[in-house]
Amino acid sequence: MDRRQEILEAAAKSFSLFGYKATTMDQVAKIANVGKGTIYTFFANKEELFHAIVLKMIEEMRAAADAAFVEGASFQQNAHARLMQMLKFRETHQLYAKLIDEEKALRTPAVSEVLQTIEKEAVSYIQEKIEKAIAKGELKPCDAELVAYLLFKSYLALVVDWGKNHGTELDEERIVALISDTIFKSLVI
Amino acid sequence: MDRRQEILEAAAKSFSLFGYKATTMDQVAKIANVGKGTIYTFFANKEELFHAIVLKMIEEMRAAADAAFVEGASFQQNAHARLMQMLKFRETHQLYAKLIDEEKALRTPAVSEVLQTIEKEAVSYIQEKIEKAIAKGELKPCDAELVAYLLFKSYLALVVDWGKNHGTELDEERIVALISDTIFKSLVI
DNA sequence: GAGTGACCAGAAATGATTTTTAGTCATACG
DNA sequence: CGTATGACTAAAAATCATTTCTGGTCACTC
Repeated sequence: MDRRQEILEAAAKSFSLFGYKATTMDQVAKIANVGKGTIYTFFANKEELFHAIVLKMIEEMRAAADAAFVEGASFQQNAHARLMQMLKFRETHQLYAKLIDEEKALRTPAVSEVLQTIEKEAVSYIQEKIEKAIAKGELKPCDAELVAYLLFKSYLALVVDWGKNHGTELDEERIVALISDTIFKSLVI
Repeated sequence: MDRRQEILEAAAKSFSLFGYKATTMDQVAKIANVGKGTIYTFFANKEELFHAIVLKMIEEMRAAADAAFVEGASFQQNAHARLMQMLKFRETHQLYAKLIDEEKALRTPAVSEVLQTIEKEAVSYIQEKIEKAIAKGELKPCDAELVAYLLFKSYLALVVDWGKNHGTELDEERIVALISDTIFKSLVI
């Protein structure tokens, strides 16, 4: 049993269960069955340990989004599936959900930072896909960074924000209809 | 001099200068040169007084947006001008700016509520314009509520949020180009 | 009868005191 | 040796008793 690995697993468990602030280094050490000092031979401080965990989560998110890909489906359909997958992650993935709660309730700065990082990562991911699609001739050339940003923010607004004000969730078909009518209209070749 | 009017002016001044929480009823009474009890003959409580002030501000915002209208310009151009005007209001209008600060720093519930109301009002305003344009045959029929929501959130993201992550403001031409390429593409007749 | 400000109860600020916790390092151990 | 450890520390955070503030009322005034 790799000590570093034990620590990572213990930290992942604790951060997922209690969030960033409520996770203490003593607790991680206890769960991992190591002395507290040992943690500091692998990670400079609590925040770096946290970052390592979050990085792993980002990998999982990319993997989940990639898994939504369907060979032969249109770029639009795949982009939709990927975006929905990433947004579902906010509720599905225990750590992600916990961090969102903590951000709302506590405003822990380390958490706010990390959540921004995750969003940036999601936008980069979309941007990548757009650029590849342009290279393959599936999409017209466009400002990929901007379009990725607009797409992500639009999905966030329609899938996540809408429900908060209007009480009732927006159903997926209406979203697809709207987005493919508008944003995608000019992109698809 | 109308006592009610004096109170409204005093309250507007104080809320704009100090925000909701830091404005005390004693202070409003002093500025308005009335006894504190007098305020309560016109307004049931602090929150209702606040609402009255905010309602006035919403009127001003609509008026500012209407003032951006140019006879003969395309719907798209006018919608852009109107949205930009409303978003500028966040920095321009002292009360609006103050409330945004207070929301970020204090999370005063009354302020969060009111800010949501203002956003809803802005979306309704856009929705109105879209519906009129559809009736006039300037736009294709569409789900006006959804499109208004998407438009507003997109502008908010591009004009307000973008700068926060990327450091540098997004310039207006790029925004126009993107939005007219995407969202408007399918709407305009 | 409209207007007022002293008054009150509950909320919030203050600050002294205690507890918790991230990070260190002298020591034990293999 | 060098790696792991947990007692230790300084600083941050929680707690709590006390004081101050503030929204709202109402007996009184003019």
